[in-house]
Amino acid sequence: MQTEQLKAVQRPVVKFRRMKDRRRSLIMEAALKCFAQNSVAAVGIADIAKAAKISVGTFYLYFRKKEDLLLQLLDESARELRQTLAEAFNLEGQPLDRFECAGRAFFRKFCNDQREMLILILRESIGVSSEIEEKRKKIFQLLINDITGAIDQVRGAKGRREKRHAEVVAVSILGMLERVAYHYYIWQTGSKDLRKVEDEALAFIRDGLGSVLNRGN
Amino acid sequence: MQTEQLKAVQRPVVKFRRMKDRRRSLIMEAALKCFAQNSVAAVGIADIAKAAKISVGTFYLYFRKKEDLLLQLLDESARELRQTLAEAFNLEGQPLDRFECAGRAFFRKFCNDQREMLILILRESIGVSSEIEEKRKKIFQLLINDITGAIDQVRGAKGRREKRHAEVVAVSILGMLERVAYHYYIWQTGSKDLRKVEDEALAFIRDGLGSVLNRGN
Amino acid sequence: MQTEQLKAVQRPVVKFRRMKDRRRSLIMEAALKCFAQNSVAAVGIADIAKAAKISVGTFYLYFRKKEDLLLQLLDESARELRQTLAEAFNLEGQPLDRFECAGRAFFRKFCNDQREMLILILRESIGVSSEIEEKRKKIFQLLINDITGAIDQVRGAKGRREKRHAEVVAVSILGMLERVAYHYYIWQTGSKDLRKVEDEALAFIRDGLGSVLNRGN
Amino acid sequence: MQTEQLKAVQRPVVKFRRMKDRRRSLIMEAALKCFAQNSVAAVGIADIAKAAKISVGTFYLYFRKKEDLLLQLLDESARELRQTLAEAFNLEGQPLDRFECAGRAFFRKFCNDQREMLILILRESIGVSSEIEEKRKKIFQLLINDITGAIDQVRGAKGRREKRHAEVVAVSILGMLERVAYHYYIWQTGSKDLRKVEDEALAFIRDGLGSVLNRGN
DNA sequence: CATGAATGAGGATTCATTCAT
DNA sequence: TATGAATGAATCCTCATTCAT
Repeated sequence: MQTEQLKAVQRPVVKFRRMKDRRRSLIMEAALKCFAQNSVAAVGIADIAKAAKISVGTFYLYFRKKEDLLLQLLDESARELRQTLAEAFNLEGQPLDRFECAGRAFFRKFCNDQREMLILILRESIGVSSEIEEKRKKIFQLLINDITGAIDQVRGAKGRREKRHAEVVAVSILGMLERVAYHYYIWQTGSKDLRKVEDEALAFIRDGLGSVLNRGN
Repeated sequence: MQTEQLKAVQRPVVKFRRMKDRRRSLIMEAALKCFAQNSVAAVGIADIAKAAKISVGTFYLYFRKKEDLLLQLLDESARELRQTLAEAFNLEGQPLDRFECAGRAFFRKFCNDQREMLILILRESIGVSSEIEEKRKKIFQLLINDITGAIDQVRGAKGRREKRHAEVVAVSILGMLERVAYHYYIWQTGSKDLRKVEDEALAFIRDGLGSVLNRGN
Repeated sequence: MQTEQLKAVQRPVVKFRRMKDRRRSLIMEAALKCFAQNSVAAVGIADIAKAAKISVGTFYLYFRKKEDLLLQLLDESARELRQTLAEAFNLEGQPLDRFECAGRAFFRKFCNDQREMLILILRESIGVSSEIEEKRKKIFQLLINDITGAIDQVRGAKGRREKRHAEVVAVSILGMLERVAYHYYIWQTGSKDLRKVEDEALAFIRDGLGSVLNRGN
Repeated sequence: MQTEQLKAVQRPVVKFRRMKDRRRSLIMEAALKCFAQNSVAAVGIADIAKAAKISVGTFYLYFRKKEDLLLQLLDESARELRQTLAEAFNLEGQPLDRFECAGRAFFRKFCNDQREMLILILRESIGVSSEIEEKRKKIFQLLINDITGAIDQVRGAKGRREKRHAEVVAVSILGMLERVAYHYYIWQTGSKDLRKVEDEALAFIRDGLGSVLNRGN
């Protein structure tokens, strides 16, 4: 009986939390769409509110400032991206295949299914404010650490000796993926045969990486 | 004698042109500094005017809109960058050495001496307006064409058969250079030993490129 | 009971509408005063806002542009003027008396009670922009149509044969009323005995009109 | 010989005066055209200077302020208008014919040949500034005095007893002429048969005036 | 919690006027 | 006298944020 009462008291709180989180998510989704279509600067709070079917005032119940929203969107996008890459990389296989697998996941899963997040990370979060730029810095640092870690892990013990080495390679790979995504997925300049583009890009990485891994041995 | 008179008439005009161009250059320099320090959105016309030691009204004698200034700065930066790359690439040498040479020029000449232009192209010109984004698109297209052309030129006759191929490689190389520059020159994250970073990055490119060029044969 | 509930739901909306309209009217009133005192060009949004005891931003909640406000003020003034004339003309009486009655209403009701609207129509709405001039054109066309219609109505069947005829007379009458109003009510040049001025002006119109109406027979 | 020398000294001054006046006239002509086409507010000093083929600086050698130019243009236009009316009125003929003659001169000479002045007086000089409005007031006062004087002159001795009387009639006539000109010559609304419009308008005036003059007897 | 009207600081742009050459 | 580059005050309008209901 007590349990029942306890539940009766606790549940609303849980529900409330969930409601609040749920609504926050809805706002973020709406905002993400807006940002991907127009541009962070061009999208006003009123636009986001309209897209999320809430009022302007309500927006500020969930986010302190416009920047906060962007910050959280960036966090979420970064988490999503890292997870996509990690999941693909952690599948069984030869070292180089695992990198290729991660690259392929980036193109097929992230660039396609999370196109709006891609745009946010690569385009819309740039030049907004120094706070946002700081967040971008952290995100890229994380990504680079992830990739650096992956290289080191694959190279085995010897990797630890030349950490810098792996980091530059990681930065390079990230840059390649970025610009290929920007060029072919965001701008949609050039070839429409994205499958071939992927293959080429991943082959290029494989060549570079192959050298690095062999040098390690 | 007639020539003398002609000169006497022409000179003031020439002087005038030069004065006007000079002044325009000074404003652009000042603006470039402002944009690199703060952010295009955060820098007002008044800030630029103050930095250039002119009045707000004078700014509008040289540029119709704030956007015009940015457009011209982008053009100039793109020209500078392409020239730097072309000059280095056109020196004598083995194909792969010529690419390495261009890459090195990018880091040593452009990222160092034209740091502000680098920031403008890679960071500040993003998310400003659709017109600016269009210009960015064109600039990157030019850069990619340049690199694609260089690859094809080096690969010889066989290159023409697989044009797409070279383009994706070019996009990849550009992306690598970009992110390495952003990471180590703009953010100055990670190692301070830029010489080693350069070497690693260029080695990575060389490996990838080597494969591509050999495949061509 | 249901009706009660329905009311409870509807009322706020009605109240809201009224509030918004009320506020808009207050701004228009304040602006009309400003415009009549200074001049449309010399009155800034800040002046209007101050006069209406609102902030600049609030102004733009009710009017998209300064010109919109002017357009709406003109519409309202025109409506007021036409109504004043129509009401007076539609009273019982001999044809010529009805015209005189309308003229008298113009002077006594419109020029006195709506002095600011008079100034807006005759002075302040001129030379602002081509859009405003277009609106002025339409307003004067309406007034002339009204008067032309009144003449035709009074002349009976024969009037229809010579429509142009009546129009020129209508334009003339309107011009007379205008300049008399401008001279004696706006500039307040000349006699202060406005009663006599009215009598004279209306007698002049009556003479001209008498001729026209008789010609019709 | 002395006379010769004197001449030699004086002439340049005279020439200079004439040059200066001539140029001032050229500027005024150019400005008048600009004002009639666009609107006083929309025409900048730079536009006038370009139209007059001089520099901005030179403009200020001839006029202290933009307003001065407008003031002088108004003076000239008023002089031209009064002269046109006076000349026509002073021809031989029956009293009523002389008024008709003046009215006809207004339409045919002034509205046609001096269309730009007409626009300046009736449209462009309104709502510019209080100083300009003051000038307009004076001009209209002069015109009304002219017409009042004409009526009195024609009515003979008895006219003097009821001065106000004639003034209101004069104001009315002026108003008619104005609005007919605005409607048919400036806006070019309604009939294109300006001859008939003239006839109608002048007939209307004649009827009103006839009454007034007879009353005087 | 939800609303949306109100706020006002801030930014881009214009243009009459001045002044050094 | 003639020039036209330089000035900067003034104005319109936007939009992130607040707050009374």
